[in-house]
Amino acid sequence: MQVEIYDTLSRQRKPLEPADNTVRIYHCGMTVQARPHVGHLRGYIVMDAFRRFLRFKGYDVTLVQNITDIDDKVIEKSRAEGIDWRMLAERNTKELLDVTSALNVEPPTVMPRATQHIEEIVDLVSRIVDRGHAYEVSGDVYFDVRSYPKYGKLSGKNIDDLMEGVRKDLADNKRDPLDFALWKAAKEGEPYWFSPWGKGRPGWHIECSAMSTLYLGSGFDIHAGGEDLVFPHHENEIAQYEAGTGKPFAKAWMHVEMLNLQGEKMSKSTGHVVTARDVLDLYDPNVLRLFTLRVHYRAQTEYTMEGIQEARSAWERIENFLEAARSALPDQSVASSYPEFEQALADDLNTPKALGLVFDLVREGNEALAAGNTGILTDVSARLNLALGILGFKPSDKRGSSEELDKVLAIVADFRAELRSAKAFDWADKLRENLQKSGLIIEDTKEGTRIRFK
RNA sequence: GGCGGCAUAGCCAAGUGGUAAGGCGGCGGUCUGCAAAACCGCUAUUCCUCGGUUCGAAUCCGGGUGCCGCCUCCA
Repeated sequence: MQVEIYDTLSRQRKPLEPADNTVRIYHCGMTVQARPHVGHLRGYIVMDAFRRFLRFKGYDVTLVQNITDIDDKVIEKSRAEGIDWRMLAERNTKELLDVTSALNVEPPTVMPRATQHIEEIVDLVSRIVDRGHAYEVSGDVYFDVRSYPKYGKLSGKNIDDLMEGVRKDLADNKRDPLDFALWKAAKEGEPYWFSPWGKGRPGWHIECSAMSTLYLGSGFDIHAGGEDLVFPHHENEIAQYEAGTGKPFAKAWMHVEMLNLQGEKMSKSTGHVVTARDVLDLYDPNVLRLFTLRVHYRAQTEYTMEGIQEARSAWERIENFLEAARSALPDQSVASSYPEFEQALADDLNTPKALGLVFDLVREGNEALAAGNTGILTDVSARLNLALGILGFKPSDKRGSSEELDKVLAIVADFRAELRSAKAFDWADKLRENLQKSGLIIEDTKEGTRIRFK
């Protein structure tokens, strides 16, 4: 089956057709001016599932994900905190790596930092200048928007409409208010690198054009990122690269919609956020993954406690089955295909539909478990293992694997069973209550008393 | 003001022409000493509204209404 993804540029679904067996993807990462929040994680989780699916379909995937570690805000915030800008950038980068790792998001193939690619950036800016699409004014270099007729093709905007809402002040050096900076001259005390235009630093959009094509070549398969980057960030990336080189930039554009908070977009610049750390301190990473994947990536959705709680209950349903299946069927396997499930993901990464199938499997599996039908249970478990793996879930065996603990738990379970057969229900219930306070659930099943971790 | 998107049960959410997936919650039942887990049944004759196209529309077209995003740093 053909994998299709909705392409923002052509405004239609497009089959994925890499030139060779490798799918080349550039995913706009963070500008590390602030701590990562749950909104960021949505994009990372979606891309992680997509990448795992592509690999399952037999593709190699090269995923490049940038860290933009220098820009106005990085400088500004480090000053406000009274620390070196590099320290701020490094701290936020590390936090991003920590939370994504905790979420079982695979690291990108390459994670280029803007500050480590100044040479490529300067080179690209020079080419743009040479081709007459950019100009220098006292150390700043601006892209000449009017020189590129296709400007606006990604976001569907036209230059004259944009002029209406443009802010007129600030950019005194620009010839046209819509022009944007490719290179910024360093003011006193600001970090700088040497360039043909003097000491300065890259503008905000240029690093992505330079680094994506450095690692993926021009005309790479997919450029991905948050919906809020469509304009101006991605629009500018296309304009500067294509105007500067005459070569095509990215073949398709994939945008992940916003995660809102109380009806508004989560945004680090306004502090209207829930940090990634806060959520992961409270919930199993799988819960956040389920919360994310239960909504299609191109639909806006709301971050709420109710939503997270719902995802938690749903995840527990999956885990309960997994645990029961594991004890009934110690030798688990992973299916090699599950066509219906694959079809759902091939269809513009329809994870909600795919999850629907997951829950169908859970019900079938529970039925098989109750009926003692090992054949069906084996088949269902294998398909479920495949599906959960592709979506990037990592069920944890919460029970510590120490033999000592197992022995103690077995003794406790037996004790509860004995109390019950002696009709000492008060004591049996007291035991259950106390264990529950420590996060241990006692279940009296036909096969005997079991203890599981919540 | 310009551009784009969305409106499906109490809540979340799939479904782009053939007669409403799935999850959470609730109610009733089975099992249980009681629970928990699980299973079974019920919980949208209907998809914001009005009109149109069609044998047939949640799905296509047009008019309303409401919400969100972008147009400024943002995933």
